[in-house]
Amino acid sequence: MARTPQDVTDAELAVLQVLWESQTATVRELTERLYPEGTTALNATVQKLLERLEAKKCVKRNRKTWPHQFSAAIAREILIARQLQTTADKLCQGEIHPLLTTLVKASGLTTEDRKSLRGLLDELDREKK
Amino acid sequence: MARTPQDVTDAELAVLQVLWESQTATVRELTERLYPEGTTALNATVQKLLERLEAKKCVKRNRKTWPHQFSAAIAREILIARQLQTTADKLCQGEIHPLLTTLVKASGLTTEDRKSLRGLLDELDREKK
DNA sequence: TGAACTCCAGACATGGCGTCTGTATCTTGG
DNA sequence: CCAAGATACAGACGCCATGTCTGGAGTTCA
Repeated sequence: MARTPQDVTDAELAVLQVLWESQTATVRELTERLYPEGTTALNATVQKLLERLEAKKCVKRNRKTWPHQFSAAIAREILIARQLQTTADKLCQGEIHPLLTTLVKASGLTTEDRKSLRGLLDELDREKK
Repeated sequence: MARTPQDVTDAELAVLQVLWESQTATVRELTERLYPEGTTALNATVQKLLERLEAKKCVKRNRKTWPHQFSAAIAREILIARQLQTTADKLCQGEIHPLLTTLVKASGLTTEDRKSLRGLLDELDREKK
């Protein structure tokens, strides 16, 4: 039972979080944001994380500018969806439905939440007919 | 950015999967099921996994019988819920709603699925009023 | 009592992942 | 055009989670 590497690791995710709200940033900016007290060695760390994220197609790098500008290449929603699918694969043989029912039952949905969910369902009904 | 240990590990989960469908089993039975080709050394591996699962309160062990009988102490739904919460924490600051909308949108829900979901919502409405 | 099985404590090994070092490359002020 | 400072990049290191294994003690039954 070999261990399976993670999709996006914790440190990588932290970088992405900043990029999602900053649109674009340099290594220095990211480092200062993520490690306010850190030494300059952390710059290389962030650089490496960005490099790995780029390889995973999660960030885009603009090499025309100096220093390079980085931005997210994947939406938070996509990551969420991917993560949910992973959970489904591990726990429900890929079935999505059990996740839904679990979420609806277990989480304290407010009346508002339920209303908006219904709206979403109505929308789907209309689309797919 | 320290790495965070996992809730239930892949190998541990594999053990749980078997227990969920077998109700109860011995180490030997589990080993044969999980590693059909394996050597007897794997018995110790499974034993260790069970030991860790027991510490995490995910399996119960009956020490009165010989050999010990193991059974799941946590429902699959609970694990799903926990996993979903973890995802929410990492990607949505703990918010559940985004997960729901993502699931509803991204997954190919059939008309049937949508109907049963509505039923579930109705039920909740009645309960909580 | 002895053979066969099980339990258990501890050690080991692999590899993921966060971090760091050293060097090449680029940019800018003088 | 040169020196100085910043950035990029390749490679390596080290910790620890996790799957696996070893050795010996405990248990059952003929």
